[in-house]
Amino acid sequence: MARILITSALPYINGVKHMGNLAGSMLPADVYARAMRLMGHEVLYICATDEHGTPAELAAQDAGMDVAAYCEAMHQAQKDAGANFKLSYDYFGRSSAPSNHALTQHFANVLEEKGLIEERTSQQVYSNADGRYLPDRYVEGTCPNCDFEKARGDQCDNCGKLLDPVDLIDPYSAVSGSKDVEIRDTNHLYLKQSELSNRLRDWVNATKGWPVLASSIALKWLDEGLRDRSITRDLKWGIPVTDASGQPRAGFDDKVFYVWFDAPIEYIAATQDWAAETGGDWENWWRTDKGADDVTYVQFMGKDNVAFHTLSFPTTLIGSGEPWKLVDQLKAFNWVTWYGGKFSTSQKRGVFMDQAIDIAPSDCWRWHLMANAPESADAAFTWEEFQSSVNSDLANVLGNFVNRITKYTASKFDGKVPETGEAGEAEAWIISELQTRIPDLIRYYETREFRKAMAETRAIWAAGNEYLTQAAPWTHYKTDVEQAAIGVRTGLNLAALFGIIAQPIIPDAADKILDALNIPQENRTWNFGDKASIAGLIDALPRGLEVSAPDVLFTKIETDDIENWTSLYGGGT
RNA sequence: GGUGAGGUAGCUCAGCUGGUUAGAGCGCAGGACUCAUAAUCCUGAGGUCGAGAGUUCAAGUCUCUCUCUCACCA
Repeated sequence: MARILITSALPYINGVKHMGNLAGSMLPADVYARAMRLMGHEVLYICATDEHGTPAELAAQDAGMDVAAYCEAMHQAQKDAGANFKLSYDYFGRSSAPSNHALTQHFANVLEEKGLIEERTSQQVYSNADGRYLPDRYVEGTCPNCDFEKARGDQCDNCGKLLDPVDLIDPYSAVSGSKDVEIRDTNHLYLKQSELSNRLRDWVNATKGWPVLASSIALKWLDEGLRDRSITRDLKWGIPVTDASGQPRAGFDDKVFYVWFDAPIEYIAATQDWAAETGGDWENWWRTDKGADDVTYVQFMGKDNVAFHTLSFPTTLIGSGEPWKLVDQLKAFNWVTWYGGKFSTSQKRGVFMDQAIDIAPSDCWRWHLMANAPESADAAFTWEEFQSSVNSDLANVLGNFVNRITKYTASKFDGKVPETGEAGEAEAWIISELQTRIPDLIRYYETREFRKAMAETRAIWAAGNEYLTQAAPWTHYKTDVEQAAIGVRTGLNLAALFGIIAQPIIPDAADKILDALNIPQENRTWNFGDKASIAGLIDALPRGLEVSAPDVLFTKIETDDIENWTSLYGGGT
């Protein structure tokens, strides 16, 4: 049994996340974590809210709240949203936690000792009206290249040229619109990533199993040459910059670490908090000198985060010279798109986790988003596709299978697993199906090919329906009850199996199925074994076991529902 | 602008290091069945694999050019 550390990219604090965020990191990480646990692996799944940075301060300001109180409230809201979607975090932390302050400061100090940090002076735009320094993209003005009047400080949306905010003509604050801005010299700490370039390249080249999306992005950055990166910002809300003695660093009173420096460190700090809360040992997950050398570390993230996870964070870890666990496997996702555009938190476009849970049960979303995961390219979300996933895959193929076999058992076999009947051709056929499909399913989970895993899951469910057609117990019942009995017994065993394989994706429905069939918890794991033991799956239930028909597992989505949602949340024409 | 990813049946997507009649699900058409949430099962019709050129005995699969979409550029 392996030890698997799983992290999903930290959701930013400025609001409940939309379904694209869910589909691109948290949900697949959860599905993977659940599958690995079922296979008997020791899993630790860590996530947290990413709470620092200017957008957090501005969001709090918009909400009329103190930033700390705002983050507290939004952390709870995101924690609740995750719970509603059955995300099985072992720990859901906060990047603003004391543990992360201490660890981030530790890394900065160690990196400085190693000569990888230096103080440099740069020019930043300061807004007198807002009383704050403005990050590049919060400064707007006229593009010096094309005269476009609403160019952002980082890039002109009109001509696409990369800009430096100090070059904008007639700059103004995008926060308040005020033109009362000035350029000030300010000191910041820079992480000398360029010095680690070769070590990073060797490491990336040595990795195996990364999706092309991940390795190509990492190598692209290395090929272009890593630039040294400032890791501090002129902000109040964040992790204070300290010196080696733990005192505020001279000249950095009003500065904090850059959110992208402290956020990934929170993966470790959250594990420390998990350990403190549960009595677990965080070091044997993160320190290769303390037992983490046999850990497989798997990260999940959207494609925008790849560079940070493959280069920036490893720079912090490798540069420290300390024996930290580095990522082994990394799963990067493209975007789920919303009727041609992107989901947008700031523009409130799309469906958000708190709304989605009122629209349909979490299982429906989990299935649809994983069956259509944006693995190889951006994936479009449409209400029609959602309806098709729920109605066809869940209600018709799985839900109806469980319903038809359990109802029939109740009406003709006294609600018990039949005790008689000999296996024949139809049983041999379903066994051969399972003997090829179950190992395939396991392999897809192990390689994190989610669409294929979902397709295989569905194919196994569909094979159950085909089996029932072949076995046709309702036909045999008229002339040969024994022959009907084998079909029913096999069908009930298949229903149990379908619930067992459904657990990582649709945990609620899976539990309903397994509860109705009186499957004890310890028999719900994925110890499928070899071909011989897979053959035994169709006769695993104790004969004579009482079973019941679960309530309707999935309610179908009607066309009226779609029209209603379209008018409420947009989308469509 | 630079870089990366993608453009395969009406829709959403598989197609590994080039090699028999290009696959799946949904949708559609026909049939079967009646245990079941009018569910299920079978069969079938649908594709000049973005465009053009090249390499090769052979290209969706390699090379070049063009074109469209998306993303990243800290």
